[in-house]
Amino acid sequence: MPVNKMPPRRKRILDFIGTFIEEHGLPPTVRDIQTACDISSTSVVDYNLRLLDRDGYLKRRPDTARGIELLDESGNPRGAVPKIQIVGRIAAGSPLPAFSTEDSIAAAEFDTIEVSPELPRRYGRLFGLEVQGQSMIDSFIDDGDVVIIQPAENADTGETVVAWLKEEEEATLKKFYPEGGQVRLQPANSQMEPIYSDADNVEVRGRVVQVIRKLG
Amino acid sequence: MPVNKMPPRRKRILDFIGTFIEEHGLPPTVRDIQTACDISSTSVVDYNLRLLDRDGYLKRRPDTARGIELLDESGNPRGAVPKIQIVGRIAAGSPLPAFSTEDSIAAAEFDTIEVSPELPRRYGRLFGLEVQGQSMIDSFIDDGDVVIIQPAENADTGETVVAWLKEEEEATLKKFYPEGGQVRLQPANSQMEPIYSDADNVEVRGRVVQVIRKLG
DNA sequence: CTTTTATAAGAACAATAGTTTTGTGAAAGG
DNA sequence: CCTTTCACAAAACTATTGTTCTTATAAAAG
Repeated sequence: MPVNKMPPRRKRILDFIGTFIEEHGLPPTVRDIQTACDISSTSVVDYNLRLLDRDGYLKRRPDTARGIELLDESGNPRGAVPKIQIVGRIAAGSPLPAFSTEDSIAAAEFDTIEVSPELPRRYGRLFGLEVQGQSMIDSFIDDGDVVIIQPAENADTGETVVAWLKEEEEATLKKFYPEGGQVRLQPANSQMEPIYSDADNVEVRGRVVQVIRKLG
Repeated sequence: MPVNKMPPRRKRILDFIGTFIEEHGLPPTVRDIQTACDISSTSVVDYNLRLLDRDGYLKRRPDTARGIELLDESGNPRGAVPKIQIVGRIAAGSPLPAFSTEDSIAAAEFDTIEVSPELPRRYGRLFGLEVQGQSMIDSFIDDGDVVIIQPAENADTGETVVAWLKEEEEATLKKFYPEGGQVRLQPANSQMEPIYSDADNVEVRGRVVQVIRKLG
């Protein structure tokens, strides 16, 4: 249960550990922290580290030199290369995998794509979809492109979303504009016409955060 | 001077260090290496580490617990988040910055983009270009997209490249097909027509490795 | 034939670095 | 007012871990 307000000294320690790891490529010792944060005793460092550990900000390996590992918001080791699961393919007319059964997603085997560490840091949990066919041409998305998506049930006006059209049984990537009882789905390509649909007919599945096209 | 042929044991040590860091988030001790690589004595590990250090595969921090840092081919610390410089914008009709003066590129200030660590690992030195305007529509590339490029003066058939058309004074992203004295530049969009140009008129500036579109 | 390289074993040493113990003052709760 | 908890402090203690030394063997290089 990470508390919202952290004592300044604890915050300083936490920040220092992050900086140190980035600068030196390995975690600091208790004494490194001590001198850097102007702390009089190693026991104080230990005390604060124990609390940071308890609150899920880091993990300590007992009796291990430099055995400090920073964790991210979801409790996963930080600095590890984020691999995002490509949970399926998206194409007009083919339904998306059910997001509801997230356990089954964790269990199954999926292709993964490496992304910049910045992404999970900013958006939290993400997943990927591979675009199949030319159905997303109107949004400048080609066959084989991977779309990185943050799960969401609703979106702000103008955001690019994965929308599921119930009646048409069609998934699509479009900009989202609610207009009263209707929804306008606007392609990225300005030369293409938007789709208008009943609000009840449109289900937002997630926000599109990034599109990646691998070449070479 | 990294030698091409490395004794199997040394290779094993080097591999183990990499694996260990990835799994544990901190470098191994001499004794970790010893047991993992079936080595009889810590002195043998030390001996090999000294040679690996000498040959530029890693850096050792003397008298420091787990003071091992792996280096990449160019001698830079590995595991750091790769930030790729966006050295300019690309648009039909606007010339690219001169690649020849690479020193000036290093000196100047540029926007950067974080990419997956996998990329520099696979392709080496890279740079980015931001696409301006709708000039690359025919290759499914939108205004604002960032194109990650590996510098190159020539390309294999079918690769997507940054091509500079001398006469037209135009940069473009197309698939590269040399056809005798001519070059066919094929857009990704199959509905668009290719460009044919004299081989002398086409300069390859680099291979396109990835296209990134940021949204949200 | 000598030197260099790579390996091996074992031990001991010394520096580094995690942990514990004891104690103090301030704030909070009853 | 008493007790508990929190945050800090000093010092001592122990475990980890890098380093060094010695003695060998064998293959390759010169």
